[in-house]
Amino acid sequence: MEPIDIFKALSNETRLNILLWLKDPEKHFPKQGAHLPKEVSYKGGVCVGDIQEKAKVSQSTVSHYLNMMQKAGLLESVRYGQWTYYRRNEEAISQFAEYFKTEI
Amino acid sequence: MEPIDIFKALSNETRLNILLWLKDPEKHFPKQGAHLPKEVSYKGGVCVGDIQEKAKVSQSTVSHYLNMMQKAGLLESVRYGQWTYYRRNEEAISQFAEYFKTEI
DNA sequence: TTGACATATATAGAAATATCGATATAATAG
DNA sequence: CTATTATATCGATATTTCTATATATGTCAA
Repeated sequence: MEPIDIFKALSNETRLNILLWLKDPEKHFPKQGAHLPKEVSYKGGVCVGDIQEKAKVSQSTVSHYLNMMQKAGLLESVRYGQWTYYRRNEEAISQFAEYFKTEI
Repeated sequence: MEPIDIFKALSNETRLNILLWLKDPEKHFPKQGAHLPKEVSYKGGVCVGDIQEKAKVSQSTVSHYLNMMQKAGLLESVRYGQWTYYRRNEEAISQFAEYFKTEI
C-alpha cells in the first residue's frame, strides 16, 4: 500500500466522487444491473459504462481512472462476460484510514 | 476543509515527509532552535531554513510547499522576528483522519 | 541608514498528469 | 463468421504540477 498513490488517486474530484458513489451503488446507479441476475450485480460492483455515464467523462478517461484507483488499492474489479464490475476494496480503505489516523 | 486540497498536499513525497518529520521535531531537526529561547522554539515549530536543509529542495520550493500545506489546513505558522516557524495543526489533522474514516 | 540574513513571491521551463478520439481486444448475439 | 457492445489501450494535445532562478520584502544588528 503506497500512501502517495492513494493520495494521488483521491486528489481528483471525479475520482473521489466515484469512490463515494460506490459506497451506495443502489442510490447512485439506480438503473444498473440490467445485464445480470440480481444476486450478482451489486455484490460484484458497478460496471464501467454506468460509472462513465454518471461521471460525465469519456470512456477512456473513466477506464484510466478506475485502473489507477485499483492499482492504488482503493477498488477491486470482477469481470462477468463482457462487463467489468468495480467495487470498493473496503478492507484496504479502512486499513488506510487506520494508517492515516495513527501514522500521519 | 477541502479534502481535495489535503489529498493534493499529501500526494508529494517531500510534503508528506515534512508532515511526518514535524510529528517529532526534536528527533528530525536536532540542531534547530538556535535562534530562540528554548521554551519558545519547539512549541512554535520548526523554521523554514531547517526544514529546507532536511528536505533538500530549494528555499523557494520549501516555502511554496509549506504555504500550500498551511492553506490546506495541515500546518500552522508563527512568526518570531525574521523566522517563520511551522508546526502541525493537530486538530485539523485528526479531524481529517476522522472524516476519512467515516466519510470515505 | 546600511548591510546581512530569512522568508516570500514572481516567473518560467521541464516534467507529470489529464483527457480526448481512435483503435484494439474481448465477449456475445445472430 | 460477422456484427454489436463493453472495456482497455494508444497517441496526441491540453493542463497542471514541480522546482529552480531571480527578485522583493521584512527583520535585525551595527
